[in-house]
Amino acid sequence: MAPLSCGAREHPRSSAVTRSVRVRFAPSPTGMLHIGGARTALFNWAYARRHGGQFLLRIEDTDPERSTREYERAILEGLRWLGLDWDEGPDVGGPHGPYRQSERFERYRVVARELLDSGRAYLCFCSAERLDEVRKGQEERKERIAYDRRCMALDPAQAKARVDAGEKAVVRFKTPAGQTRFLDHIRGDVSFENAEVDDWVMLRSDGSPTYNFCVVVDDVDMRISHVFRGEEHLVNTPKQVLLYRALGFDAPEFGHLPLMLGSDGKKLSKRTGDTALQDYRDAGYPRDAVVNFLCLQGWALDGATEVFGVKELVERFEIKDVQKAGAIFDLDKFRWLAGEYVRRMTPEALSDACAPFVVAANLASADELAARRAWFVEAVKSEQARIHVYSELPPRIAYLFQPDDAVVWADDALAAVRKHANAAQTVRDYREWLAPRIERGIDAADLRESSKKWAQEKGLKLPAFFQPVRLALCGVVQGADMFDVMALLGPEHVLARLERGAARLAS
RNA sequence: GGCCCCAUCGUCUAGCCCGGCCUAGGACACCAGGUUUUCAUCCUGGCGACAGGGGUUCAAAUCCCCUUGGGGUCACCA
Repeated sequence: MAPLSCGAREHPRSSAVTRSVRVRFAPSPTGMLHIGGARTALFNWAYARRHGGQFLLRIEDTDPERSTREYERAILEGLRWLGLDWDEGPDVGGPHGPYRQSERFERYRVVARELLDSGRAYLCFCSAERLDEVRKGQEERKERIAYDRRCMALDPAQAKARVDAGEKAVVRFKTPAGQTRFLDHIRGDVSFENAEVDDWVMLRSDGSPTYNFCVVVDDVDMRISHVFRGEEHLVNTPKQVLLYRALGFDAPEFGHLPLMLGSDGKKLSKRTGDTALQDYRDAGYPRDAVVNFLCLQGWALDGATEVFGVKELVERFEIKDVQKAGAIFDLDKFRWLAGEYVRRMTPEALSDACAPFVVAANLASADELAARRAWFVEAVKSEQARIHVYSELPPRIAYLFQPDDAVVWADDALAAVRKHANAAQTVRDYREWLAPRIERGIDAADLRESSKKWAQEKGLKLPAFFQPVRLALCGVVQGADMFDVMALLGPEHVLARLERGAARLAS
């Protein structure tokens, strides 16, 4: 049988899609959904939606030690949060299930038996100790590190008898001679010498299957047409292609996505930043900003448009347009993009999104915020231009929730105010002037004009007026429009804070 | 170290596959200026890259080769 794509020279095109598109995302539930995994899922999903195909979810939980249902739930929840939906999966079922590898072990055993019977695989009785020795020797001699095939020479019938008698053995794939090449939709023609491919383990001595084996069996059973995954899997591909061939199937088409890298240029790890999607969700990155940013890691809509959504992604996504080189995760740009989304939201929507963060910061209860919704929306509006992620809001509006006699003054703010002569007197005078004017409520626009005029008539430079007053009201000297702040605070609190502030400045 | 992949501003990228329109475009960051009571937003401008070397060609960021650099991977993990 000829290698699937041998001789094909040109870069694969979208027109190469001849069979129905079925792609999958196959996470291992051994941790939270990784941000890179989220992008892999997003691109697979986009490809399916773009080509009218199916997107399926498969749980790779062959390692019982590390896999948990908790993580599985969290991963599904993360994908849903991103707005991805799947046509087949462990929760929704489908015609090619089960979609959890732990529920497919019998299937793997059957396939392994077939491979053993057809001579494409063999039993290996080598102990872990011997394997270590072999490896060590190869390392010392600077040889290629691989199984030395000692058990390949065993008579299959005798080997089977030993296993039947209870002896432990693994099943190894018998890598044929030759060369394996495949067409990668992102990288083009990729080839490996089979001599470089190890006789890898398909079934462990306890009968459980390994990753490369399950993936192929499942992808065949689930009629997967395209496999788009991270570049770290590129070296697994020849093993898998060879297995497809041994099984008598055509391999699917591949596409290896560039890695998402940390600031150190290495594969994103916990060392270099938050790697779990959940971390960004917890920090209050808008959902659509996360999706948008993930798109930008390795792909571009048109080279000019930075802010766009899934609609544009699905309309324009081409796997061949994905960048080959790894992308360093740029938190600055991510934050900027999040800010773009925050700014485009309606104040009402932003308030709803921020409310849980305000509650979590213990500024107010959810009920309190709901009861004063109009007010809260105004408070959020006052900071909308200043925040990038939801969690940045609470500290910025904390002053609104503090008691009038316990407004926290920032050190640098106090220092700035101290530079103005008679700051305490200014606050006192302003309070006196202000009191009768806000008895019936605060009109921010009106007050803005009249207060500036008052300051000018008093011969005060504007900062000498604004900074002390703002310090008394908010505890800082920069931030939202001061008259909007006063409207938010209300006459009583404004007057109380000005009085306290003047006294505190005088002492 | 073996094998595989990759290489455009500090970063994300457009252009590359199908050489000329590229005195290489956009965005983030940074710097400067404007707007603002301040901060932020917003607006204007600036800085800044085809890793190096050979080919091929009338012409190369674009095609080929080498070097260098970076990454991935070398499990009875996935």
